[in-house]
Amino acid sequence: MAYWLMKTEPTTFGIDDLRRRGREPWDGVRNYQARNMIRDQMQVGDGVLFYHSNCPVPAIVGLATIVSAAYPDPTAFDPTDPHYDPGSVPERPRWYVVDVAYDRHLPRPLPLTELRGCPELDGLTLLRRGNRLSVMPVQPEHWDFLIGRASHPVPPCIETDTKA
DNA sequence: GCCAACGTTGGC
DNA sequence: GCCAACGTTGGC
Repeated sequence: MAYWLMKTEPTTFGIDDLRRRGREPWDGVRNYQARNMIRDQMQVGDGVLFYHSNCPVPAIVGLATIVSAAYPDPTAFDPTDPHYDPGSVPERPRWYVVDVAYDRHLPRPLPLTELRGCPELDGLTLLRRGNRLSVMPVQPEHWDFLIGRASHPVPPCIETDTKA
């Protein structure tokens, strides 16, 4: 049982789209590091933090669950698909997907700016400078902390606390 | 729209 | 196998 964070642009496919559809293949990933995590490490039942990027308030907005083992990404085989890759053939697939199911929205979104102020999240890949992976691992302690924090309607202000 | 960071490509 | 050029990501 592991935890992950997945990035998505809400204008393309956001948490509300996932809720509407219930379940969705996480396709179009074209990065080898991300591919390796999808293909080699993700397991049914793993937890997913759903993150909105490239939008007015980048934030972790909800939870999802991995509901399939990895299988070849069908969009890589489709010449009409924007993610088509002629180098990936069914006999020797290059790219993989897992299916992801909607779990729930967080009680409140956790904006990136807020997360940067939390020393408890030291080491979280999302907060590392220049990180561009669309899929990344999350440590269980970070998962627990994030879920706990999202249940506080008014976040404790780290900077004020330390100054006070 | 700017720009830093990173991955990929391709010449050598 | 090195590395400069280029493209993409994504916060701001």
